[in-house]
This record gives sequence, C-alpha cells and structure tokens, in this order.
Amino acid sequence: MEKLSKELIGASTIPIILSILSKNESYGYEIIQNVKKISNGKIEYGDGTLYPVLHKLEKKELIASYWKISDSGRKRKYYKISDKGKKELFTEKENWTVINQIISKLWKIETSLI
Amino acid sequence: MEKLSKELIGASTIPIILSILSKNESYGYEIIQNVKKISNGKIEYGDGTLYPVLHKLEKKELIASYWKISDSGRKRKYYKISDKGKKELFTEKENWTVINQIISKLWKIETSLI
DNA sequence: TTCTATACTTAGAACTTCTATGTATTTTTG
DNA sequence: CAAAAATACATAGAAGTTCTAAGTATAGAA
Repeated sequence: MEKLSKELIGASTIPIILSILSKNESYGYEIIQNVKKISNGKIEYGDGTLYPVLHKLEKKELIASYWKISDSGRKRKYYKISDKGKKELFTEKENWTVINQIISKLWKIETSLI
Repeated sequence: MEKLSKELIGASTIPIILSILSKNESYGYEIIQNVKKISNGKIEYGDGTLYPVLHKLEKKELIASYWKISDSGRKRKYYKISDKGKKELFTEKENWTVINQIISKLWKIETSLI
C-alpha cells in the first residue's frame, strides 16, 4: 500500500493533530514522528507542511503554545489543545462519521451489484 | 447535524462521483440530486462546483461523456466510468479504508483515556 | 406569460497545502 | 576532534484546489 492521496491527507490533518494533542501536549517535530508511526509510514508530513497548520490552529485558538527547554537544552514549542479545540474535534468526529456512513452506503450498494 | 466541512466534501467528491457512475451512467444535474438524496441533504454540490470536477475527471480519462436528447427534448451530457476510472475508484476505496483505520485507532485510544 | 426547474459552462476569487530555503543546536560517527 | 546526521522551527512563494457568481438556454407549471 502506497502513500495516501493529498485530498485525504488534507481532510484528516486537523482531526489527527487535534486528536493527538487531546491526549498529550506535544511539539511539531514529535507530532510528525508520531503520525508517521501511527500510520505505518503512510502519512509523512513535511515540516514545511505541519508547522503552518499548527500556526493556523493557534490563530484560530484551537490550540495554544509555549516554549520549553528540554533536558538536552533543546528548545521546543509545545502545543496544547484548548476547550474550543476540543469542541472542534468533537464536531470533526461527527462529520467524519457522517461521511463514512454516506460512503459505505454507496459502496455497499455498488458491491452488491457487481 | 449540519452540512459537512469543505475538506471532507473535497476528499469525498471524486470517490462519490466515481461510485455513482460505476453503478449507472448519469449526468451532472442528476448526480447533484442523487448525492443530495443519498446524503440526506448533507452534501449539496453547487452546479458550479460539480461541473468543473466532471471536466477534470474527463480530462484525466477516468470518465467519458456523450450528449443525449431526452424524451422531453432536453439535452443532457451523460458520463460513463472508464476502466481507468474503475481502477482509480478501487485505489480510492483502499485509501479511504486505510485512513479510517488510522483515525479510528486514534479515536479509540483517546476515548479509553477519558 | 411569467416563474420555476432543468441543464450546462466558465472566469475569477479565495483558500489550501507543498516546495524550497533558511536558521540553529545536539548527537552520533569516523 | 571534526564531520555528518538528527533534531527543531520558520516562512516566502509556487502550485493546486474548490467555490462564487454570472451567463446561456429550454421545458413545464402556474
């Protein structure tokens, strides 16, 4: 199985990021690694792709950030989900469920005709 | 439940159109009505949205078109899925399944932590 | 005869993400 | 110790997308 299509990646990026942040605070680089791992390499965000998305989410106040110095002395920008972000995530989940139902309905009918 | 997000609509448009055309030949206006019905009004393509997508799919040779005059005398441009389009639909289904697994995995973990 | 529904087209606006490039530090390897 | 690789973030501009809006045209209903 190959990489996923751009459209699907695009549609899933925000719900995925919000989901990850709803479990633990995290920072850009770690999110990229995490998503790669979870998806078995099928989703690999470029850093130039993810960071602008994080900035956008912060601007919309769905997440908030703060700088932290790690033990190694490395600077990391941590992101945390906000209440608004949690609500948004809930809505995104509902949407995803609905579209899945529509699509699986279509595909079931079709399969039965083949 | 409201209308779906643009991103999800965008990601699902091509698989949905190809699915519909894999069952029956159809034309733009009918596809719009059909999707509206199947989705209980949650997906309502504007005509200015759907037609360019059909043109794009035709240019990529995933579908082919021909004009037909209906009994009423009205001109309709019918679209038919091609072999290439069927392959594409298959790939899209695989992609959709994969992303669903990734996402539902994320959401399951999260739910169990709440 | 006027309005609504049917039917298609396309230019341009608006919005996205992705590529490419830049900066900087820490860790690993030779 | 020096070089290379990994870690970490930022952003301008390219490229691609869909959506809005406006236009054309005909059939049927009121």
